[in-house]
Amino acid sequence: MKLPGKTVERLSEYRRTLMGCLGEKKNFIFSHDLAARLHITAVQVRRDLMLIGYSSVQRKGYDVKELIEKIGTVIDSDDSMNVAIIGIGNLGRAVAGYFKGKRSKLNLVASFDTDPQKINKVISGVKCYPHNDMEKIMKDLNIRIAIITVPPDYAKDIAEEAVRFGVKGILNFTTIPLNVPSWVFLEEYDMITSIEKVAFFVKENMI
Amino acid sequence: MKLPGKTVERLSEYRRTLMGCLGEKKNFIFSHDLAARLHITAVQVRRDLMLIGYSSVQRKGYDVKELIEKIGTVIDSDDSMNVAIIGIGNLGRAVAGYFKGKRSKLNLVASFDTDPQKINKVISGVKCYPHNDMEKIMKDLNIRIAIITVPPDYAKDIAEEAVRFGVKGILNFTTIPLNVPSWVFLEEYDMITSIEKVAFFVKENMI
DNA sequence: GTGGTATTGTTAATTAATTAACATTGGTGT
DNA sequence: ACACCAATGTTAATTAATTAACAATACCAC
Ligand SMILES: NC(=O)c1ccc[n+]([C@@H]2O[C@H](COP(=O)([O-])OP(=O)(O)OC[C@H]3O[C@@H](n4cnc5c(N)ncnc54)[C@H](O)[C@@H]3O)[C@@H](O)[C@H]2O)c1
Ligand SMILES: NC(=O)c1ccc[n+]([C@@H]2O[C@H](COP(=O)([O-])OP(=O)(O)OC[C@H]3O[C@@H](n4cnc5c(N)ncnc54)[C@H](O)[C@@H]3O)[C@@H](O)[C@H]2O)c1
Repeated sequence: MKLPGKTVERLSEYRRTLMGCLGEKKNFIFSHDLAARLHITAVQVRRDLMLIGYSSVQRKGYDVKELIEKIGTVIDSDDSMNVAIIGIGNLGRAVAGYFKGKRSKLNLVASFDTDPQKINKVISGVKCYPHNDMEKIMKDLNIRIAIITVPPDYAKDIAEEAVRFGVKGILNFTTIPLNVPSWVFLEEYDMITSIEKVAFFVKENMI
Repeated sequence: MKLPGKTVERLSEYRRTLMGCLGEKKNFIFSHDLAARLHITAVQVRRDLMLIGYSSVQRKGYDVKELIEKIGTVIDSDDSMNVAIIGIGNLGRAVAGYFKGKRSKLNLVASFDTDPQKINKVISGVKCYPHNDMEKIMKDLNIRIAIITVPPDYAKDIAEEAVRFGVKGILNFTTIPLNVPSWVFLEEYDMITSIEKVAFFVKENMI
């Protein structure tokens, strides 16, 4: 199914919000309620759901459980997809921590590092392999997604290796942008940008 | 100066890229070169720079040092702005680590936590204060920006406190969206969204 | 010097994303 | 039963963001 990236992002957010609803025993939710929780408009929610072809039980709002499943059929892969974190430092551990105990189609199956203190240990719930074994492990475990959290200087090489070893998607948290072949999906996020953006608008608001 | 958020983000990225150029003794750069490093188009670069009123020395490209300064006058505050991290766990430490040793208008001056193991220690280069002292410290140190990295359940309360204690901008890394008064600038980032987005496009590319 | 060229700044056009508008629907209260 | 209402799905309009187009400019080679 062809969807704008922005819509995919929101679908992911909808699902997480909906899971929260289940927790609070809320089994139906209106578009404007879901929208308010995410600081967006109800129209946007309805439009996104239209795109994935979901229809509600009229007048009762969306069936939370059903919608969670529907979103799953759209954004999740059919069978599970294996993920690795490269560089299990502070950021890497934070990301790993998120996966711990979660059941989803995304499985964090390995991390890689060069630090002898870390390799061959289980860190934040995932085994850390030596960087030297990346080729073997990535191929053996059929890793499709790499999350890169090594120091910036190593990022370029790591990304090239990951691609060479079969990775099809990269999430780069490093401060330097990467180049990958067109068949590899690359998403980059640099927190510094966010911090500076906040600072800018705080400054502007104060003037 | 009124600028679109997207442009502000890119300006921050331009500056970081330009600093990298200085490192490699590159004192002039063409729009298309800068663009290529960030996976965007040259037109976009030129357009952004037009918005901030920067002009190059024709035919030689942009003067790197000069442009860095120009961007600074636009996006930085005149005097420095104080920042705190709330919740100095894995993610909090990762963010703190970034500030360490950096000289900029943004000063990380405090972190807060509830964990007795952490409070009153210096962690990742910043002193950790007990959560109970937040009011006093935030007011004393004139903290304007809070980066929230506490466990999700606490995020709402923490944000309310931060606002009450004078914070004007919040960067929320928690999985749950926050609500803040209109005069507080809120930026939210949820890595799970990015991960799921990558997974989606990897799946689509494989079909 | 002059012609050719690469690069810029800027306006106009295009494309993407969001929002508004509204007919439709099924439940609710009387 | 029937009128009303609240909420949806969808098309159309609006707004935001990006890209294309191109005249202007300064350098370089000759
Ligand atoms: N780790 C990820 O990849 C990831 C992804 C998305 C969101 N997040 C979110 O980021 C946040 C932090 O993640 P983490 O991995 O660093 O968790 P963590 O448990 O390592 O750190 C949380 C820290 O907050 C402190 N804390 C708890 N209550 C507090 C309070 N009331 N005031 C001040 N400090 C308090 C804890 O003592 C701890 O040090 C969580 O909300 C998590 O959901 C993390
Ligand atoms: N901390 C932040 O807020 C922040 C912000 C923006 C970007 N980043 C980027 O995130 C990355 C990680 O940050 P961090 O704070 O977790 O750093 P960190 O130093 O804590 O972790 C880096 C880890 O990578 C490992 N490593 C080094 N070389 C490696 C290699 N060749 N192969 C595998 N592993 C290797 C190190 O042993 C270490 O465990 C850095 O690139 C940093 O610039 C961080």
